Amino acid sequence: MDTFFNNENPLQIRLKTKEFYQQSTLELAQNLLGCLLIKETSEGVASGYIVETEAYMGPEDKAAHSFQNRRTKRTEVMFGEAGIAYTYKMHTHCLVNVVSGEKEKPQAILIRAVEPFTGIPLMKTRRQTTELRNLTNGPGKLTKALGITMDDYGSSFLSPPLMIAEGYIPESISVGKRIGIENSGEAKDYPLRFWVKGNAFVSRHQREI
DNA sequence: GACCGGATTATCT
DNA sequence: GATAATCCGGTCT
Repeated sequence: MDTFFNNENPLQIRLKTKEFYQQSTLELAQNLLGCLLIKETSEGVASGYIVETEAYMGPEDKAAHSFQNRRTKRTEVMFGEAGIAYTYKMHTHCLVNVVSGEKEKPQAILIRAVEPFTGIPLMKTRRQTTELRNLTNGPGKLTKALGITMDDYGSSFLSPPLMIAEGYIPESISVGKRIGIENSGEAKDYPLRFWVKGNAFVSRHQREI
């Protein structure tokens, strides 16, 4: 058991170990649901339960940055070991993925939404809103709320400042198409989006498949 | 629904 | 060096 301090409140957590990240990308995308995503900064600690993920399957997945093994400075960490953070910028926003798959298999899981847990006042300040539901219900929103930036590129989730810990086991998981990849041919219909059924912090409502 | 900001990259010239 | 495209969010209609 590790202890991290969020101002006055000690946060007791059990970090996920290296072995957790070595399961298949499809399993990991579902097993990340309910886990706690934590970020420590000089401003304090903020954390939330992961409630929505998307799997990006690498060379064969036209929607993935690593499609056809495209290997650049940006995609490089995806070719490394599982359990590392792949952050990238899209327009004005930073998005965070969990690298998965074996070495040289550039797969990753996008964290699309979390449910706020600790550090909620800090998240409200960062997001400039007091509406709880609007703090972390999208991939760009949660990085801003938790303070995840391009500085976290290549950082391991096994140790501070960016961590994933045990949370809860979701009662039921829903499956659907991924979001925002309309120009990715047949890949746009792959059932690679997973969310905690009925959770209010999921980014968009969508039919299950 | 549409528009646009604006970082980053790939693909041109 | 220019341009188009992008795993998005805020704002408008």
